Amino acid sequence: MTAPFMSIGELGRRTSCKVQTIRWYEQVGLLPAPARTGGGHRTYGQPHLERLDFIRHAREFGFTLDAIRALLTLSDHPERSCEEVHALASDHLAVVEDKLRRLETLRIELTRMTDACRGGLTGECRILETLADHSHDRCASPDHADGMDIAPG
Amino acid sequence: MTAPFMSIGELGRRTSCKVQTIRWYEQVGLLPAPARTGGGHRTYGQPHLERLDFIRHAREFGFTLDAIRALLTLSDHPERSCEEVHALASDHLAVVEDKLRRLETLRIELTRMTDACRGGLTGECRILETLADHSHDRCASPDHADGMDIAPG
DNA sequence: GTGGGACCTACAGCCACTTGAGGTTCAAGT
DNA sequence: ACTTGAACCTCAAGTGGCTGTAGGTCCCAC
Repeated sequence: MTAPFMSIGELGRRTSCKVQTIRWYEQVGLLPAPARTGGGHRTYGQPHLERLDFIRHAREFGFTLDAIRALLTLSDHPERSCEEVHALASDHLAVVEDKLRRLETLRIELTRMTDACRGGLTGECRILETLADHSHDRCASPDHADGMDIAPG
Repeated sequence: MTAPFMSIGELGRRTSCKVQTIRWYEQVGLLPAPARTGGGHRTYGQPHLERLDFIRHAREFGFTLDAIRALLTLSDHPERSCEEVHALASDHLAVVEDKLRRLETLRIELTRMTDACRGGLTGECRILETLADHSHDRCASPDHADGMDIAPG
């Protein structure tokens, strides 16, 4: 079924993860350093595959690497309460919901702005007017959003 | 009304922009280098204030600095067609709408995941199971989101 | 003249990678 | 045995949009 020893390239293919990213996960301590061939090439086994699958899936859910580190530690201790896991997940959900709210506000404002523009010259462009607007009157909320990075493709 | 010469600190106060950020905008060519006092301190006038206001407002709308650079160039030529301005804005709107869709998918999946967890031990935690899930069956879409940064606070 | 806040430059750090340079190893084919 | 050339290796720098720090200088009120 599964080869007991994989090259980094094959591991990458199986997990849809770039080779450089795998090396980087190793560097930051998410993935344990694997055995090497005589020539220095990394060789991976099933546990590495599973761990990397976990990491990639968690990244798709938008968890930060710090959160994933914590989740991996927790999953290494099956006898503990899963309270902390639940807390990590619901904290992350709250972050996502907050970003959604900010983005939705942004979408509304952007739509209003672009809809106001009916062509013509930049000198009388409503978009530029809105952006230059000193009074900020047309802007509903002052704070829209900040760090919005969610997950890798 | 407005002082003809402002220190960087005063400009920052009037635009709700940190002093370091102003210096950084100068460094990357968004704000023209201002005059200096004999001792080397920057002194700003009304045009700088307006330009920085434009930048900050555009950042609140989530435009990238590259897009803002383009918008500023366009607004420096009031006789041009505002077609390009409209294109920049609607491109950005499309990006925001795309991010919204991805985030909404993410929210649904995260909610489903956290709802599935009913406490207990990590060894039988549904959240960890979902993340470790080799088959990825429970995951509706494979690509959720990537760079999601929107605007500064 | 003195105190201290505001200013200056230059550089490191953040996140999660990505890209590039320059060199080595491996496996397949001859 | 030898030759390709793809895959691998390490190390360093770049991405975006700032933020923070260190170590020094300037300005203004007292």
